[in-house]
Amino acid sequence: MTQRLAGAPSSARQSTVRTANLALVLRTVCAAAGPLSRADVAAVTGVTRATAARLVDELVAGGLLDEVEREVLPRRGRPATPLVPGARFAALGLQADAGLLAARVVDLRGRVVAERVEPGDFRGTDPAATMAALGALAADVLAGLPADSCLVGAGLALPGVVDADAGVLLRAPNLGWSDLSPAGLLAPFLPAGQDVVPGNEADLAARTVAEEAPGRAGPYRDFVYLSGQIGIGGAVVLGGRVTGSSGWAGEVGHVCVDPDGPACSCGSTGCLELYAGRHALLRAAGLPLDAPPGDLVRLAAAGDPAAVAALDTGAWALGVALAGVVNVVGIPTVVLGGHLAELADLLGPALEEHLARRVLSARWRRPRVASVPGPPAAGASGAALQALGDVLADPVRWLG
Amino acid sequence: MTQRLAGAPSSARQSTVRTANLALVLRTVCAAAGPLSRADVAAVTGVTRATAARLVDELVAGGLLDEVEREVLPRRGRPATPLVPGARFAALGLQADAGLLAARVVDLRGRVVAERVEPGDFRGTDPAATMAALGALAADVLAGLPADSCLVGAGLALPGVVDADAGVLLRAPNLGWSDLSPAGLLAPFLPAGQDVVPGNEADLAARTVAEEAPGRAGPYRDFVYLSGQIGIGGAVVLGGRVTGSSGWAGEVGHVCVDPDGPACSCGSTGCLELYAGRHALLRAAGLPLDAPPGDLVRLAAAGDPAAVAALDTGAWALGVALAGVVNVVGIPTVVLGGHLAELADLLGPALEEHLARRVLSARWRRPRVASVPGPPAAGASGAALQALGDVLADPVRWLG
DNA sequence: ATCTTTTGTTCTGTCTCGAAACATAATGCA
DNA sequence: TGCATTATGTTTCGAGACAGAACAAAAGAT
Repeated sequence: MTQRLAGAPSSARQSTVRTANLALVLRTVCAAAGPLSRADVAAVTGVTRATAARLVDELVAGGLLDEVEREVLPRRGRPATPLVPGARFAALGLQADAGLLAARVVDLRGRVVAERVEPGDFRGTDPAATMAALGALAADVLAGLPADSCLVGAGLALPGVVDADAGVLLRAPNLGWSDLSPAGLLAPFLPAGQDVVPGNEADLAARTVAEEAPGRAGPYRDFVYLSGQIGIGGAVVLGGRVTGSSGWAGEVGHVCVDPDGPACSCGSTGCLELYAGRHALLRAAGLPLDAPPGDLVRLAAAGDPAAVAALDTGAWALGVALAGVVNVVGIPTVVLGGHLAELADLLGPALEEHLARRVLSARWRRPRVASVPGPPAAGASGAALQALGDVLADPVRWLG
Repeated sequence: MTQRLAGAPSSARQSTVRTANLALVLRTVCAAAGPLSRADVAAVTGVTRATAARLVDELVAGGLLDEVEREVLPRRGRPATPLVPGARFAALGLQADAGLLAARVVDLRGRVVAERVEPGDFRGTDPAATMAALGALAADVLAGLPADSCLVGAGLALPGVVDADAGVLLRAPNLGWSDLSPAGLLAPFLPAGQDVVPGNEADLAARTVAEEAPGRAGPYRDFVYLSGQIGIGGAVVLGGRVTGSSGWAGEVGHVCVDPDGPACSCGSTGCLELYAGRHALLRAAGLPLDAPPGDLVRLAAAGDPAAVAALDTGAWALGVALAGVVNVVGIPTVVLGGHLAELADLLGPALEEHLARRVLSARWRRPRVASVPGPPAAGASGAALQALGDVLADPVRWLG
């Protein structure tokens, strides 16, 4: 007979109303720039003050909201009780990259509670050993947390193709890792039963641009993000949400820029990374491969011909690849992150011109290139934001 | 002070529960392959039979569901009352393309109630005159509808960049039209006050693949769609929903395949359309530009060297462009529509090999190429489906 | 000292669903 | 024919959640 489908949307009941409104109130407080009162919450969400107060009380009791001391703000009327997201709830974000390991704890207010970032060269390292090193960092930042903290989740940003549902890193070219399940390797260093959700580094870094704190919108909501690490990862963000087939997407670095170009280690030819990847740019500019991006900026600013040519080629390649992306997804805003952000002043104008020429809709919506410096290891922050997003999506789970 | 935001999600109340459950019941019946009883609805949605009956009664009273005669199905127990989507509700889908005009009325059951498709060559025609001709077709199909029909909306599929929110066609290269507001030109032929929502032809055609009837899932739910008309349009479908910046996306035909390639009328160089567009294929095969696609198939099957070479080049170009798309959005299924569907048997295998070589995640999820023949003027069906989707999303609007 | 203003709380009424009992209409079998 | 069985559909009652309005509280303004 007809059966209840697993993925089918379930029916609404009275408790659904409460669940939805609790989430709405929590998101509202998180989205606000400053503290809100119960009356503010009522005004913003549209519920009555009575209902807002009930919902807020429940969230305060569960620690998801905190009542803070009121500023001395001389105004008529009964003074309001300021509400902010609960500081007890925090998430662990990890990142393993070719150039660094990072562990960072972010709380529901978006503050970095603790972090450790260790530079290094992890290309071709033994995954188990490197995960153990990362686990040690994680244990270290977790040890420093207050006793009443509640760790809501943990995520791991990885520079490669990830099957997020299965929790497997399929392939990270620049680390040289394949078919790896990081959760098991990290488990000994984490609280018992704590799962670690892997995700693509670019997807997670893009999240930090779309969301400057849990539930609070960032400067851009619709954009194509480019994450310049050693490779080039990408993400498409629509309405503040990273779209794509979770973890399988975003390999902008391997979009073909010139089918007659040189062979890439991925098996294809003329990939974007071969023109605009960190190593490609440094090599073309005649710099050592471990030079910091600032060196390239200085050389180009000084008019060094090789450096200028390297950036010209990079902008051209980015233009060809991104024009394709913009033509397909229709989002005219490109945000550069990672080392590309540091080159944005030099790359941006030329890149915008290439895009204007190659994007069909450019006459009506001229493509723009922006840059967001971002913290080192933005992927770690994004992984924490992702876990905290689960709390915002369903706060009831955390009230019991 | 803090204000109620326009786009903010509003709070839930009791009526929200009813609204959501009415929509759920309607979608459930629409999604089912055959008629459902009230008890079936209860079982599938998870509400009790009492609630299901209440909701169904309301939808039946409003005409959104129809109770039909029961088949003679010998079973124990009280016989069920079969429910199907209401036949009264229908939407108008229009399409204007370089090669045809089409008007089609589709009802909530997904049946084509009436249609007229007129082939012709509309390249470079006067938009007002062509819209008038299309309006006449629309008036014709609408005139034949039953008196109790309720027209829930109208859409227009156009082969170009559309600003759906503003209702404007910005640019349709193959029609030679720019900056056109079709709603005003069509208004004289339609019921007073009937709006016409324009949309990108490929987006709407893709919808017919994702949704074989209003609310009923089609054979694929996550795929990259290619619509081969004279140009090549595309759409990315994720979870059954067309993603992208409504109407601005999907210009796969102008993804760059070879930056050193010939100049395209769009201002870029080496666009996919110059290798795999209908005219490009026919020209390369030595056929006249108005030859039906079948001619190319026959020539190639007969081993004609020019035809074989044309298809090889086309498959190669599609491979380069689609590999980029798949690398970025991570969806390994490509569905060919339009004239490309007719060439699928010849293009598919080579295209799959190109994709396997150029897609980074191919080792784990090998890209597949499928084809869906689809009706002529699939965009018209998609436009109607889009309007009917509004009914499914908020049936309460149609109950009053 | 009292009025005004804003915030937060309490109380009642309404809406919708769940649960369970009940009614209905068919088949199966004696 | 008549009764048990079975599945569908309906009625009734109770519970949960919010809206609306009145009320209480805590400040500044006059």
